[in-house]
Amino acid sequence: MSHTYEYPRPAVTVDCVVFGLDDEDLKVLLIQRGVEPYAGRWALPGGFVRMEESLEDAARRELEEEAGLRTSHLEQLYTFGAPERDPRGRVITVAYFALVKLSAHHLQAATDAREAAWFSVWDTPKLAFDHAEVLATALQRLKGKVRYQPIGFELLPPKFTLSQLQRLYETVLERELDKRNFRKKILAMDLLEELDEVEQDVSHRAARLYRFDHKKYKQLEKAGFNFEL
Amino acid sequence: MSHTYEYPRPAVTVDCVVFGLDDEDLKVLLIQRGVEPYAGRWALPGGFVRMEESLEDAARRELEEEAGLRTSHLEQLYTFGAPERDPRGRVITVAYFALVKLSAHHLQAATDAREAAWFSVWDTPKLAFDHAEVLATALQRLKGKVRYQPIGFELLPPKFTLSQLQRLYETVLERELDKRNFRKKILAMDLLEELDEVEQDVSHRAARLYRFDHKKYKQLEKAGFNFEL
DNA sequence: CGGCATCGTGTCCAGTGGACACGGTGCGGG
DNA sequence: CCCGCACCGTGTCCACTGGACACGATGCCG
Repeated sequence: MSHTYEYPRPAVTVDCVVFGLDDEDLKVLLIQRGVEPYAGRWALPGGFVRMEESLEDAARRELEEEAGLRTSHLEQLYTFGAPERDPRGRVITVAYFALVKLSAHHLQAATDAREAAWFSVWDTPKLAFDHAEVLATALQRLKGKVRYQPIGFELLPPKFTLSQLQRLYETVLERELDKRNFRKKILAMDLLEELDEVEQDVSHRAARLYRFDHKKYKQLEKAGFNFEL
Repeated sequence: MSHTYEYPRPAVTVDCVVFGLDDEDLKVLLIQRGVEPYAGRWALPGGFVRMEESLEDAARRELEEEAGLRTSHLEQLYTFGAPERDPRGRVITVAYFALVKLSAHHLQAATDAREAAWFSVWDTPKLAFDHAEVLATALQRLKGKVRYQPIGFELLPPKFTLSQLQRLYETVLERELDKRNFRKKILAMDLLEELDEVEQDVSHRAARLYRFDHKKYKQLEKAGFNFEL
């Protein structure tokens, strides 16, 4: 079945930059392409937008199909539409930006047999299309956003230690933070619930676990509170 | 001539939210639609993306065609793609956000005879499509961005008084600022060139004129300086 | 020459951000 | 059993910044 239009139309895709946090490293999810163009190259997961689904739905569907994962945090990043960005013709891609708790996701085999894997964001293979640019844009956004919105928690397990949280910020922001100042500030916000539990299976003194209180944050947000690292 | 594709494709448009600053009021540029759907309704200037032009080029072209204006500041805002946002079928629009010096632009008659006019952003007529949502998104972006990037100057004439600048911020941010603190802060950044001129044709003591020093800002920016109101 | 509208300027205080070090605890190895 | 190691958890001080706050100067107009 074919479709005919009076004027030529670009194809529209969505691509997703999915970040996850491994012990001490920020990862991005990539898919190995099976077909031309760029067969064999790694690329961001994505695909064509269907006529009846919203852009965000398309992004979620592609993530589910290509990597079997669901994410709580998904937001639109930027739309890339340079005329020559895809050798097959005019393809405009709406890029999305997602955060997942890496610990909770064992990557499923992609349904279409393409391989999916996590790579350190600081050391990715050469990417297909303009995906390196998309990734760079996403990293920049993450770096900017993490400081004034509490989205970092989406990368951690539900229960975490303050050291884990601090390492997260240090990794994303690419600079070291002072432990005492960091704790003072984050605890002063009163957004963390102190649990009566400590981490397990560590060969040294175990740290206390905390949980991010989403409800309290929503309340404070309404009251004009601004999260700021 | 017609164009045929194996799978259906959405149409892709760009729409522009153009802000200008009138004495004491923030304005947005609207175009009155001449044809269905929404004939007679006001809408954001925009149109279909051509196959050989980038998204940003399309936005600039539409602004030139529909309102005869050029802008220095143009940035991508957000992409709207809800399946039912256009009654003609699936249309995805990439929204752009522009700032112009209102004083320098007398609106040209639009080439296609549609009427163009400036409206107060706080009091627009009912808009076509989901353009009210697009406008709201743009306003939010402007409000957020004006505080940490020196884009407000794009709305003012090249030479301006500190009171004009302060009124700009008060208008955009919708709150009053203290004159002394405002001056202290903005002058401390050392981004304004103090001119040996004062405003003309005022019936009271004339204020000194200043000019924004783009070059100095670029330099400071490279050195890690952050503009912040 | 007086009135009016706006210009232009400085101080003080409270709160915040950032620098900075050490004793405590729990595990593991010898 | 004891020691060492690695990490946990905590408080002070100071410099700077943001925000509150008022009045004399200037220039036009009537």
